[in-house]
Amino acid sequence: MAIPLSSETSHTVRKTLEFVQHHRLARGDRLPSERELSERFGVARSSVREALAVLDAMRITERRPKSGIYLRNAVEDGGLDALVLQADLGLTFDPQITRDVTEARIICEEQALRLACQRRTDADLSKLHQTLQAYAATIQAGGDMAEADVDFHLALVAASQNRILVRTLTPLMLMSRRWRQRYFESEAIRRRSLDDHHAFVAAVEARDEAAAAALVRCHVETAAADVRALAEQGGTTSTNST
Amino acid sequence: MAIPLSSETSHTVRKTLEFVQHHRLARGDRLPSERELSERFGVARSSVREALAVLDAMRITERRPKSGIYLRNAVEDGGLDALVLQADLGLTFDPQITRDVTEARIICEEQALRLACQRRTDADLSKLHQTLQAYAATIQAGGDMAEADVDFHLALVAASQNRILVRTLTPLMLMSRRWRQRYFESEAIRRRSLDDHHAFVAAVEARDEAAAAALVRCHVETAAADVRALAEQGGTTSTNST
DNA sequence: CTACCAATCTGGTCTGACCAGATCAAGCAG
DNA sequence: CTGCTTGATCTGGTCAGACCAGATTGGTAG
Repeated sequence: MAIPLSSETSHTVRKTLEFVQHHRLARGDRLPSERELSERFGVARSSVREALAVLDAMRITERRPKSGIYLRNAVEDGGLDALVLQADLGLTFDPQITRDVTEARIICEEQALRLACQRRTDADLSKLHQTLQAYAATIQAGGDMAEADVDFHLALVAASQNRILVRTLTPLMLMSRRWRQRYFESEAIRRRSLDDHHAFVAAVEARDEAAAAALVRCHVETAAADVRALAEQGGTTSTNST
Repeated sequence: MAIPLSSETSHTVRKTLEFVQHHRLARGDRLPSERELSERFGVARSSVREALAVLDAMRITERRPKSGIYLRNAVEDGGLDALVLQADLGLTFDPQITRDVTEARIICEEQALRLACQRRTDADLSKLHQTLQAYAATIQAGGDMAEADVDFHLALVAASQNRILVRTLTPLMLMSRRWRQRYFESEAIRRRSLDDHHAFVAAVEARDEAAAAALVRCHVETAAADVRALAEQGGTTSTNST
């Protein structure tokens, strides 16, 4: 599960976003001209333009002919992928958005799990057990828990046999990924999380909709609360450029 | 409510997609080289490259260095916006996807309406009445019903005060927009639809969650069934390139 | 102080060039 | 005839430089 960013052009895209981040630009602010950016990044103007075309399509920037390049606001100006990208780069940390994401996640994931209980196949089940093992292995190996977590939850949703739900939830998962990096540093949380995941699989296996739905609400809400607690305790490290 | 496509570069993006459509290219097929596309479209190669950067970011195409440009499959390869774009251009008409979209819409919209009943403000309410009037006016004027319908439903969801839900539902609405063009040709359906919308607003105004939830299921499912009936009766006009 | 004009800056577009792999066909050696 | 090598050709990736048409800006002439 990686942030979808074209590998070409991606370098300049990242550089541009880092520029925005570093200079703490906000909605409506103007970026340097294409020529200056190309000079600054050490690439040709055409390369900058390709990156800007992507950022434009994502509604992160807006190019006004004869005027300049301006920052949009990913939340209001559309482009879910843009939001994900910004979240992943730590560009946005609006508490309201995190609440909204959690709420939307619970809504979609609960219903997805209900469908999964109805429709899951044996193949889904073995895939789930496999992902669960990978999750446990990641804990053992000290790997990227947030990534493994996203993989597991998406595998769970995939059992609903609804590809649109998977795709709807993917950005929501990815968006919260970064917020949960620190969350998984706690040994206790990692263990509890593993137990929860086992319970998820058991519920889907037993086709127990009520249990699955209750689990989702509890699991996601608890996690969100913990993240909030961490954020308050540790202070908000990220700034909000929106 | 328009398909989000950068106005620059958009011409070439559309041309490229039309090429794919016209030549009935499928997943994995190779497009002509950048040089040939630029010749074919009558634009410079740099312009083609900007368009391809966007299509790449949307996961519609894949550029393999030293090899060529290949078509991806928007459903499997990610990029919800890509799906919307393809749906809007009539590039995909997978019955399974339409079912998935309808299902996801009901899930998200029902819960969004429940939240809207809880949280709607007076401002939301007047916005809703206003959108409703615009909807009625569109019927009178014989305007684009599908567009007005998207606007109304998004206004409804916006009353949930959850911006992520709005953004999650936007592509789902847009995706079905094209499928509903013919749907709204029927006078009876237009009238029934208007009645439904009035009922939606009334439920949200009265904060009647149960009524709102029931309405969503009925409204969306009936509409989906009607669209399916139309598709079967009139035959599938679109082809599926996935 | 005002009005006007020219230099300058912007994004939008095009041309043409070079690079480095990949591909493939021709030709040579066996 | 077979098999390997080799070179022409094609690919996307990148760059430099040019022109255009508006918008902005600054200074100058009235």
